[in-house]
Amino acid sequence: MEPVKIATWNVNSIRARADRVEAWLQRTDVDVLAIQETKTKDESFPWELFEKNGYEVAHFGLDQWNGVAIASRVGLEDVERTFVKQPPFKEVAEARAIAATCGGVRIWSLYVPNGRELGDPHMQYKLEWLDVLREHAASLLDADPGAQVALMGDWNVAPEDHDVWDMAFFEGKTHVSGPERAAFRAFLDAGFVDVVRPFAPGPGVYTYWDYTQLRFPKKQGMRIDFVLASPALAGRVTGAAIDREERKGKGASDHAPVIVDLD
DNA sequence: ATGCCGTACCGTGTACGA
Repeated sequence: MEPVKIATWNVNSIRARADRVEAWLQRTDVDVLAIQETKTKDESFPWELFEKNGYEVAHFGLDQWNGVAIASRVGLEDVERTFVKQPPFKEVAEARAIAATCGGVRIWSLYVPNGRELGDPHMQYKLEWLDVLREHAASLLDADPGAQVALMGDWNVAPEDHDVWDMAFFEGKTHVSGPERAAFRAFLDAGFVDVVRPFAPGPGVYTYWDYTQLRFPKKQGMRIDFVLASPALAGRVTGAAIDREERKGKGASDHAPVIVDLD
């Protein structure tokens, strides 16, 4: 197979970020981009932005919250909105997961629930959401151990202590709790591989920096955006990078894009 | 310089983010 470059990026509004997303696509030349937090419904999604740059795009957005998409110039087939048995929040299956087969790879663009506070109902929702997603992901490998699957997006979990700038700051907060980390680790136990960390090891390597408190220039961030690859896909990875340059300047998303190169 | 919060919404405030 020919080399393919795939990426994931929480853009924090596709409309507010349209110019930066277009410039980034042209600069990086990625083949597939999984997008999170488009913050729009289909009617206001900037379809032409992708089409004029040679990408097909599938979007799943219900309102101004959440919203996920996949843009591809290596095919976009069998689009799936929500995963099997995806748990609802307040009786709504939110726009947090979309899948498509691009160049033979089953791409999932994922925006894991935030959790809000330990003890908040949103936290239980987050854990259940991750648990059911893992069941679905594991079932794909059961059905075909050679399946090429990429679970990519904003996981809203910092799996290791050095994935946050100061563990003391996060004491009692979400993203670093035992249950969240266990829910993330279950994907690794199921055979999925964090294919970025070996190419971008910590400490001090992050994908997200809060807009407030000068977190970015102070290098106070979190690693919460991941590409988890099935074994067959992990075997094709030749490189990976977190594009922290994209976090600089006016009009940046609070998340940096994460790029993976496939052989 | 990487620079002092941002996004969407019938909205001059509120919800949400992590």
